[in-house]
Amino acid sequence: MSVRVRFAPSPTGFLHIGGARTALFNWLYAKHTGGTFVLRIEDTDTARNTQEAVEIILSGMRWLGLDWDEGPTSGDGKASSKGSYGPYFQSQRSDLYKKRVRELIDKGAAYEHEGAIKFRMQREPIVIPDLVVGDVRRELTDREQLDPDFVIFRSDGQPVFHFVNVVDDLEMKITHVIRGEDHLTNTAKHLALFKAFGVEPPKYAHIPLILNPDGTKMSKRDRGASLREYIEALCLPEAVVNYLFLLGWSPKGDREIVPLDEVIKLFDLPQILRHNARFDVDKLHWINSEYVRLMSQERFNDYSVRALERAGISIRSFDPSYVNAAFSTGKEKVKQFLDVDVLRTKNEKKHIATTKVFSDFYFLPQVEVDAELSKELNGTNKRIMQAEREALARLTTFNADAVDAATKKVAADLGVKIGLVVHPTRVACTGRTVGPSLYHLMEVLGRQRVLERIDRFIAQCV
RNA sequence: GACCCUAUGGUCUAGCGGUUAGGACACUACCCUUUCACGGUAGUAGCCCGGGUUCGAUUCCCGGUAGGGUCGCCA
Repeated sequence: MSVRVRFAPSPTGFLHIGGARTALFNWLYAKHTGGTFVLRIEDTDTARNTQEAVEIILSGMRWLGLDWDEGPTSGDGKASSKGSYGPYFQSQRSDLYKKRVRELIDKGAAYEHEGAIKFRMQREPIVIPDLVVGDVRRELTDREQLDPDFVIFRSDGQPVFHFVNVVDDLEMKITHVIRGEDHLTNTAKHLALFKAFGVEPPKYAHIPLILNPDGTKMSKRDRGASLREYIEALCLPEAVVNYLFLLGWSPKGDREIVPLDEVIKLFDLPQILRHNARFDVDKLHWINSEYVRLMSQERFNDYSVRALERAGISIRSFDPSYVNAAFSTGKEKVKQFLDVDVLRTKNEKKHIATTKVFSDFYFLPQVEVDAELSKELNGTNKRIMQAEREALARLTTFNADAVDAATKKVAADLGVKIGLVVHPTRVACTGRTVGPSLYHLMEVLGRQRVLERIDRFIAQCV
């Protein structure tokens, strides 16, 4: 029988990073086995359901590149969906649930209690066979000893999660349930439900959770808990995917950056780790930078433009070849496109290499030299910078090699270390002490801009 | 309170009775470079604790501890 897996999120208005990984693992398993990946919207809690909330899930999945074989095609429940086991919105399956609860009542497996319908849960321990954890023998908790039965239909006529989840997995012929470990102990209820329906349950694989860097549970309010934050931070989706599959699973062989098609071949359920993992933004930076280096210059430019626009810098008035040359000088160095809160490292002193740092000065009419920086770079710099300026002005060809040679000659003629020329020149041109290769950056800026900026710098020197 | 899962450097992990416990991120030096980054070299740092089993435990078993999860007319 062919594998059918599903991702069944509740439309709460955001997609949890852990949920994204659950979706990814389901998707990987479907691809690995040549099975079917179903997307089902668990929107029984009608109070907080909106089309927008569903749309957030769908767009997040698309951003990650996790296509589904069956499920909704838009957040609009009335729009068409793909697959023959629909509808894929639980809010549209109420007739089915009513029929199924009737079945249980008729069998004597469920009964009415204070307006609600309760399931007659077995009183003995249940063994939960799990593909990741192994067989788990679940004893009743003290509260369950008192009353093991649980509500499957609320008194307001709405079915509850445990019930709809099981009915849908059953009706949609799901063969493998891959979900967060937070559902592990509740699986006893689900198993009992399947048994009551007289149906063979699916196989279960409970995957570990993603924790905050400090090891606490990553809840909705925590920084970095929502996939949307990484999307808006202009992280590369392939980097996020790569980071995510490395959490709780390993391709072995001391490899970290692995193409997805290879991950699909290697991925399987039994090798999934059993312990929770903490989210480490530094590792994400590194993986992102690896993919930045792999991406095409064209796509890099596109991301860079978006990042600069976010900083209020427009490249619209610049020549495309200038823009391309400018961004090219940062391609190998940029780690992230934006320096935003969600990407901030624990190490406050350290800054991450962003597009802004490596390219904003190309598109600003002039750069502001930080007061602290000019304080450090005053005094003798004036004389050195005047010499550098004259040398640059004399060049017949203004390119990186020529600038390189000229600058070295200036240092030699003045009898100073090259750094004394280079540092202030960089600050004059970019306003910073870090950035792309100086000579290349100057070539791209062009003689006119360079001389203007040096003049302005000299004027500021005491 | 009860029940369940888990435990290799700061973090992610490889390991599956005998290893100098491997890799990556981060960190620290040094090299390269005009700086940052990249690259290269070196380094700091680990099997939670206590009992067993065994000739021998990071690896198997038990207990403890710690972390996480669950016990809802939330999902």
